Amino acid sequence: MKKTVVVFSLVIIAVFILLRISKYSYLSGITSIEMTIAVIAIVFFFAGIYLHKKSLHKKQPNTPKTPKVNYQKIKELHLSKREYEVLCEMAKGLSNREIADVLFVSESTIKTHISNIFSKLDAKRRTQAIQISKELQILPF
Amino acid sequence: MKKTVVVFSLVIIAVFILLRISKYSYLSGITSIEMTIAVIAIVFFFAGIYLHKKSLHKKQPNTPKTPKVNYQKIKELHLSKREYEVLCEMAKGLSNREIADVLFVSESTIKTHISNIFSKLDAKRRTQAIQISKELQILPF
DNA sequence: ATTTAGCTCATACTAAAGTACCAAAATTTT
DNA sequence: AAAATTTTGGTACTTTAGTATGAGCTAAAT
Repeated sequence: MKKTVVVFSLVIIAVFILLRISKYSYLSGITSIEMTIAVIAIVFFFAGIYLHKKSLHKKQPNTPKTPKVNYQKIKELHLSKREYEVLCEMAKGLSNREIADVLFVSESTIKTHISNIFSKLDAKRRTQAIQISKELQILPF
Repeated sequence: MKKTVVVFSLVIIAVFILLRISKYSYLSGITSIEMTIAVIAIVFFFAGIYLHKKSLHKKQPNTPKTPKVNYQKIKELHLSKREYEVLCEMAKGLSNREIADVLFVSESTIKTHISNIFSKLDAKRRTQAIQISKELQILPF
């Protein structure tokens, strides 16, 4: 924020200086107007680049990692809403008992869901299912 | 590359048009020179922003994902070389039997390694160990 | 030379995961 | 309303994972 103010101040000062140069050169001759305009154009061109660069340096740390979930893939795999929930909890490292507790269902239900997930993801183990999900960009982390 | 050429062409055309306007306004009055300069400044300012934005959109896909391994953390956790190998294979989704095969040791050895890994990572399950390793940025993927 | 740390492997056991098959509600779609 | 899908849950079983303990071997550090 402070740097932006400084840059804007410098730009404004540059404008005044260039306006003075333009008036001065206007008195000395007509042909120097094009030169003045060119100088102003170049200065503001790089000012635009500089300011945009600065604004990006501030936005990048705000969004360090934004993993996007490929919802299309989830549909293609015919993963139901509940199955996807179970998959996410599984990927967090929870056991069947823990998943059952956070989703308020029995452990048997979780086992059924996970078996279905495995067949749909073509996985044999939960660790493999997690790896496959990662590659398919299905998980939100 | 093609878009950059187009943009530069448009900018050059804009320069000629503005130079003509400046000459025209120069004939009509002295005060309009400041206006002309202001317009040129604004145009080139945004041109700079636009071009910089475009150049960034080309640089971003060059560096899609570069997961860096935090070797310092591995040392801090006192994970041995072999234990780290086992951890990586585990994170790939392999079973104990499969890890034993790729590392040419017995399944008992893998079980021992994994038990040690769990105590060092403070994990109770392999899925949890994978999640913790991910957060600690220990895994190379 | 002795200790230390790391790698190996085994046995015996418990716990958890996973499979197979079934079936009843609940929900959504047609 | 009927059909299809999803969600739920159970039993019985097999397999894999994980724990505990002990022990031999090697290489590096003290």
